[in-house]
Amino acid sequence: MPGTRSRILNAAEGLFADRGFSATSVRMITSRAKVNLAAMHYHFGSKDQLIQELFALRLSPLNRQRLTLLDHCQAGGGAGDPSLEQILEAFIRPPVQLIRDPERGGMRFMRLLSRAFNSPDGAIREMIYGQFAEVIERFSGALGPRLPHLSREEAFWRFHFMVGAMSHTLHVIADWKNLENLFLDVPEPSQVDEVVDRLVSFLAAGFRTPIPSQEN
Amino acid sequence: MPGTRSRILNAAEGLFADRGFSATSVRMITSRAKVNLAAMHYHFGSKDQLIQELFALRLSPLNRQRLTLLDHCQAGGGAGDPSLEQILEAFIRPPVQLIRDPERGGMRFMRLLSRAFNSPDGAIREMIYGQFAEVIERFSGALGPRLPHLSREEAFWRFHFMVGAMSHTLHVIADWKNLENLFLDVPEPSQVDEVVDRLVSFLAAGFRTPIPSQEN
DNA sequence: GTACGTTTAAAACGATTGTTTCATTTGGAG
DNA sequence: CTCCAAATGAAACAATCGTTTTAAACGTAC
Repeated sequence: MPGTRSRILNAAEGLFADRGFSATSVRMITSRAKVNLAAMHYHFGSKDQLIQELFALRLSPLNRQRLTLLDHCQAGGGAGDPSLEQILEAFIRPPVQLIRDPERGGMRFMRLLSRAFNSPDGAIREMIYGQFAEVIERFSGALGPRLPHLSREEAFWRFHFMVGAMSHTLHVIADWKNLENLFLDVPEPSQVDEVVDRLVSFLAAGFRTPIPSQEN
Repeated sequence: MPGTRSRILNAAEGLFADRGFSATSVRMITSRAKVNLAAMHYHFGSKDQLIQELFALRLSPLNRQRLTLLDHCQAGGGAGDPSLEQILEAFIRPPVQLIRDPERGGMRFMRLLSRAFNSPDGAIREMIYGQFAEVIERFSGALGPRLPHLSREEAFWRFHFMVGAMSHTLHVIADWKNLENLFLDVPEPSQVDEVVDRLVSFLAAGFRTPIPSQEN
């Protein structure tokens, strides 16, 4: 039986992922963790600080992995700069691997993350974006030289197209069970690595296509 | 001064968009609408039914417009089937137009919609997906013949890539003000129609690219 | 054994939640 | 005028919320 602290974190992660932040009460958390109500405030001070600590714990390894991968493919090979596909993969592969690793939260944390991204609570969103700031900067910088045919505006928007496609795809993978109840004709779950390949080549083609002519 | 009913709907839309569903109390709504607390239950019965009615009111014109556009470009021209770009535009243009029409909720409703999509409340998500069921079916059907080079699985994933890129883009446009506080170097707001063109050509290129070779 | 950080148990805090009730008032249609 | 639906005002409902408090127990290190 793990310590009280980690039992609280674990129970909170599951409940937040399933029911959202404001719909999850401290009493639900401590009850699922089989822990006294006061123990939560003893260890974390407040519900908000619990949330903060939860994300810092999970998010920082993920983004460190992305940056390491980017370092590798930038310094690596020696055969010139990394390809567009390599950069995209360094961005997309880590969260997909995380999704398969229950030790780091797995699909549960990914559902929680996409919940935090769309949280009404401004403080939560700011904290999340703060955790991603360095990654965004580094990858924008790496993407730039690979997209000389794009204006700054066009690059900005295509970057967001990528973020949207990726985060929604992660959401679909992590929320597969709920999806099956809502759509007919859902194919069997693919190997998640296959999905990365599909997504990378889809996005690379999008990034490479010339700017649409303004015919208005 | 509009009637009590619509004042409640209007106040609720704004508060839900800003603060989410569970963080918005009935008292906040009736107070902003300058309406008695009891009036809300008198007209809508409960908070949940208020939410339902709000979405049905806003969502059904949007999806009707998408289907009409698809009808037009399918029956139209006479010059064979509609192009991939025409189909994508029929899907993407209506919500972008809605975003500019304050009469139909504008950016406020779009923020609310993206909140509902990621709502922890399963009932809300089911209701939303129900409103989109017909659109999803029609557009999948129209897209199929345009993508003969794709397997059913590949088409399924690329459809989700599109949905993700689009919904995230709408979110970015509708939530621009909050975005400016979080990122540096945000370009001036583009004309939203330009963004549609950018998105359509990005996605079309992605859809057309051949299936990635499985080199594992 | 003493001391200290951890954990429990139980109760209470004030505040807010969605909802209901009831008496009253308003305002236009027959 | 009469009637009836719409709307108001105010109060109360039971429930739940995050948080705090106080007391007692536990386990381990010195």
